[in-house]
Amino acid sequence: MTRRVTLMDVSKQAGVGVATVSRALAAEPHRDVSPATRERIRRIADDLGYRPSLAARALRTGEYRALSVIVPDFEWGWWEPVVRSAYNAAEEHGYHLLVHPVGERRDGAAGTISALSNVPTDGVIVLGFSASREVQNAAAALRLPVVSVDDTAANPILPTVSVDNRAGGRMATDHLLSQGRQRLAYVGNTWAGNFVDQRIQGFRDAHDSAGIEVNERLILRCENPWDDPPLTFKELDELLADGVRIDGMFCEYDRMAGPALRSLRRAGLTVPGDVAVVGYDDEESAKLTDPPLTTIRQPYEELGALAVSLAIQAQTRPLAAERRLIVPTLRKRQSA
Amino acid sequence: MTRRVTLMDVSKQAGVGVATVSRALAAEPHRDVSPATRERIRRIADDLGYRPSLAARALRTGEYRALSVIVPDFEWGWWEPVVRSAYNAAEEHGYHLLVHPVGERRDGAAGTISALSNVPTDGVIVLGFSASREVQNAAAALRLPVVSVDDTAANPILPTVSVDNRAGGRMATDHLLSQGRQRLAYVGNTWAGNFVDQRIQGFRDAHDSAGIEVNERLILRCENPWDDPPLTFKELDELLADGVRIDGMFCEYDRMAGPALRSLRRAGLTVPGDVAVVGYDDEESAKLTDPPLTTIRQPYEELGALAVSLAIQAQTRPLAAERRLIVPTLRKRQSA
DNA sequence: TTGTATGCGTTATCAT
DNA sequence: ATGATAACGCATACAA
Repeated sequence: MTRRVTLMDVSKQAGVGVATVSRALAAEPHRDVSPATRERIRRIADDLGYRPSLAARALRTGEYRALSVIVPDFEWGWWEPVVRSAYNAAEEHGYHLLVHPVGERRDGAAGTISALSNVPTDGVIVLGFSASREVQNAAAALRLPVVSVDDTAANPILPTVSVDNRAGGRMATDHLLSQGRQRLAYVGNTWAGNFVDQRIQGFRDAHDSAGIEVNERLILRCENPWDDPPLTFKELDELLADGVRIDGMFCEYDRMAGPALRSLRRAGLTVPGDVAVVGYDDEESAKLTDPPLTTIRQPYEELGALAVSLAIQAQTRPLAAERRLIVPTLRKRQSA
Repeated sequence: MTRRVTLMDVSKQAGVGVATVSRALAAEPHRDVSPATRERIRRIADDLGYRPSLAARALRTGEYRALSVIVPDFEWGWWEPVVRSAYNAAEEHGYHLLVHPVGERRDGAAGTISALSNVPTDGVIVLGFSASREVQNAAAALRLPVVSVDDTAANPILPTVSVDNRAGGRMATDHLLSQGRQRLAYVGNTWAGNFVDQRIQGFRDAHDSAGIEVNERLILRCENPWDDPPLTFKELDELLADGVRIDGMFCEYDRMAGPALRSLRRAGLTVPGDVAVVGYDDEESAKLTDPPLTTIRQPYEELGALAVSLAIQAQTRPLAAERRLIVPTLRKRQSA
């Protein structure tokens, strides 16, 4: 293990002072260094295999030029495309992105943020958690600015980037109605929560605009333990067994579509022939259903990019605790 | 923005030297500090909201106590459970784990490693790439030790942790044969590669042991563009259309099971009644097929934990470029 | 345009 | 058991 190559080594080799080397090696050409020496020194540094010490640099400048993103630890990585776009956006700004899954820790996102005291980072982006007071406090304790993404709280206490779930719900429903479907079921989970309410609201909005009455009986809230999806939803099975006719279905999120499609198939209904089905999320499972699922695609890319942009802004000035809404899009496949 | 609290601040407040404070605040009780002062100083540091400067510490000690894991950037996160277990393992060793997806960069894993020159890290774990010479070089340039996981190269040039694919293939096939199934199809991709060969080899091993001849015509290599899985595999459709009878099927990996199950269903075959199906990986899609897929579960947890352990060992002494094999397990569901 | 010198906050060495 | 101090490698203010 040889000693590391430092600025001093390069300066000796080049016969100049360390300051000159530092300036010559700066990312953007320093105004106080001639192009000639800049080139010469960079060449020498390269030959010597010089690598700047991040520790020394950070100690000196007080910033790491890195952002941390806290992701939920489900095996299912809906958040992956968000991280990817955040990654690219960070890179464009000359920042690095560190990804921190929330483990089994009982203290969740807040605990994960607290653990960042041992991580060289300048800011935090929290994905998919209700931005509780705890998250805010944990970040404040570390003097790190926070931005949340897909924060489901009604009134954000942090700067946050969200999806317009109401618009999404409406979009999905409009798509069904525009095909002449009239008897639409809403297949949701028993969860309560803002984002659910908004998707349902969008479902109602679309009906209102079309002048069609919502049949309340067709709004299902099904038991669906997250960790072990059931083969079918008994609520839907019962509805179909009762002879209630439907010709369209909006699944609250893609993963409900698998069981729901099974129910339809077992009831002898074809998709999209008898029943058109639209999901929500456009995650991987949407490609795997039979038939592949028409769904509302979350604006993953925009979410990540905007979050990074905000987090970087927060480096210099405090950000308002506002919610920024992004409208999703329809991804058409074969189910509707 | 107030100035940060340093050791000096704490030392002044406590009326002791900075060295004493440093010792008192060390993770494990320092032998050269009385429990009394240790307690007193820790309390004061806490009151003042002292946070150690990672930069200063790293500059002084020369280590960040962090490992980087390079993950493939497929939306599908098969690697997620590996990362999770690596995360926990790292934490137990007092290390942090940084996750770096390989973006759209054309230079792949090696390029991502090169980008680590701006990341405070002590070692690299590479997931799911053939550990090419480029990876090795990129890491060497940064003076970072590398461990690879699931490296499919025939002869590893790095310390690597792998799954025993031959044992897995055999395990899957044994499960089918033990149910009295005799005419087994192997449904694989057109990819070549070590891991594929080994799964097929396991398939053959099991047949040999059972004294059953492998019908070469039943070994299918299907076109399957990764980005857009087909509804069915035409190779399988043709086989079934030709009236070839099968009663069991081993899918090279879980994601092939969706299309394969569709083919069977369309041919009027039931699963597992007429045909028992076993997959490989136990990733999320295995729970979503109809019926849920019996499959070979990759030892995700062991892979991550062992990789971290090796990477930490590599901090102190160079590791041999050996392959460590882990045997997978059978995860029984409804398809076989 | 370039060089010298200082300080960032910590840990380790050496005295006491 | 504790204190003073050097050193880690860099960026910058200031001097030349």
